[in-house]
Amino acid sequence: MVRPKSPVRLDWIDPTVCTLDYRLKIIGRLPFFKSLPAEAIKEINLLFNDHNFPEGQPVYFEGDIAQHLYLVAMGRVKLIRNTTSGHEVVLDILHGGEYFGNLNILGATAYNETAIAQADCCILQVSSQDFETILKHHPDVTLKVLGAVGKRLEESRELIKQLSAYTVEQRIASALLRLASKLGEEQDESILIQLPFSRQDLAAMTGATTETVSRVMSRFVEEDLIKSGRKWVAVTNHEGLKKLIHEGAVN
Amino acid sequence: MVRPKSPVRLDWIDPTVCTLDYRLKIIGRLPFFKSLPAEAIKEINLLFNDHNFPEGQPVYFEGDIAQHLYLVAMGRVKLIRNTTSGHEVVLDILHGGEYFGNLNILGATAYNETAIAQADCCILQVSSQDFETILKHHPDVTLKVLGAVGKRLEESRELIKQLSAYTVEQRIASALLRLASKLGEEQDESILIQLPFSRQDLAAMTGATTETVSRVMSRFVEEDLIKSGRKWVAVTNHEGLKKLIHEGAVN
DNA sequence: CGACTTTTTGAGTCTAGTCAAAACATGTGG
DNA sequence: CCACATGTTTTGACTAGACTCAAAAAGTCG
Repeated sequence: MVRPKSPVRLDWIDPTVCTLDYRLKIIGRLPFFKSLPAEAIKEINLLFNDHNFPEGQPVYFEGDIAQHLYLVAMGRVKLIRNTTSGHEVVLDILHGGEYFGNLNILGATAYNETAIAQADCCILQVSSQDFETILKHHPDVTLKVLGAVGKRLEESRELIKQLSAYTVEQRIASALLRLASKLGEEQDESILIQLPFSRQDLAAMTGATTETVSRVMSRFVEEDLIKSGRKWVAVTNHEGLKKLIHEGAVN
Repeated sequence: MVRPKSPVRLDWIDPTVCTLDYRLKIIGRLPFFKSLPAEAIKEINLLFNDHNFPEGQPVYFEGDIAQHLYLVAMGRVKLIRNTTSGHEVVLDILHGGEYFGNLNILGATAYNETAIAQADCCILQVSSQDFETILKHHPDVTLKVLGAVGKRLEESRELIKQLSAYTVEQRIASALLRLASKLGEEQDESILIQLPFSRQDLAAMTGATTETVSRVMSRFVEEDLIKSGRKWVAVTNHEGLKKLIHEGAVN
């Protein structure tokens, strides 16, 4: 079968791009700060630093002293946890506009997950103290943050349900739909997931093994539910995957 | 073998007990409000209603229009989700002082889980609007709420890791230790979990079947890790369970 | 073109699920 | 207080979905 090379194309990250001015735009568009007056955003902007991370580079490790809150400006970040046996579990995949790191609310002293650039990233950084100051000055932002955390809690609980009750096949179908709705991009007849991710990554998202994921994905390709190659996936039959999740089979 | 009848004894819930005065004490001790002056607590108290729920009675269902925030004053509440196939998944078990229901932050319109009294309860209720007013007037409370939600997110992610990577045996051991540390009460040589819960409940907490849970629990009893009867469990060898979680076996 | 990583495939095994039935506990009403 | 009805727990035999280990095939990059 013809297997095209990866069609995934993320916005190119230019190290010089995250200038003070450019960041002003990015920060102003973040869900947390969108509603603030330009003045306030300008002030807030001064508290942030920016950093570029190439694909695969860690931002911080589980257990590190937690001193910063991060905002993804561009690229993709994955949050993972490692089990004692070295097994990797993906908790979340973040894209532009999402936060990670320390909210410094509980006085947490260490990160409880590892953050790794899944694709080249530009990441904004602010110290926990400075962020706390922002929250104190802008109660609206606090409510937005509360909303964002609440949404993640809801997503986590959905995942818990799926891990508890679904088969591997259903979990993979669900993960693909989730990624497609978050990072999908229309491409003629299909939705290309704009994220470079391997069978192993997908296994770590669904609590399965690489081999099982490979087998299931081959079946999906055979049934024309998806197209896939090395480190990329496009959903071609959204409804088919949905049906499979709810009824356990394509027919 | 001799199997004593359930030693679980929760504080008896008297319907007349949740008077305005008594509630004042309870609300004042809640993590959210503890730091507020007596004056403010008195005002807040007026916004709450109390309700008693006998064991097994639902407080609300997944999908219901979400109009209230609840606080557990006494008793135990379980938060569950049902899969399309009727399968029940336990997301959390709450005891006195914990919140559930609608935080009305994202403008959520429906509850995304079902809440059921796992033991007789006295539950305080406040409308989402009133709670929002409280948050607006007391930024400190907002930060406390943010902390509480953040803690739940962290717990959910730990559960995700466990469901992804642990065996059923490890998940059961972990669930028992979690319950013991949250609801445990020292009883001579063991820690009695002050919660009436069946094998089926434990199955819904760990993503396993009743039969498998029963088999694993029997093994635990045999290995003197726990004592158990109908709807109750006491942990007798904390270290043994811990070891089992991290190393996969008791020896 | 190699060297490397990722993906696929195969064969065998085992954990946990399914289905069915018995044993046990608890509370009720006669 | 006993016998029965009901819900819970245990046990057994069988099955199947997913894992393990191993090796080959296919893509990607310098």
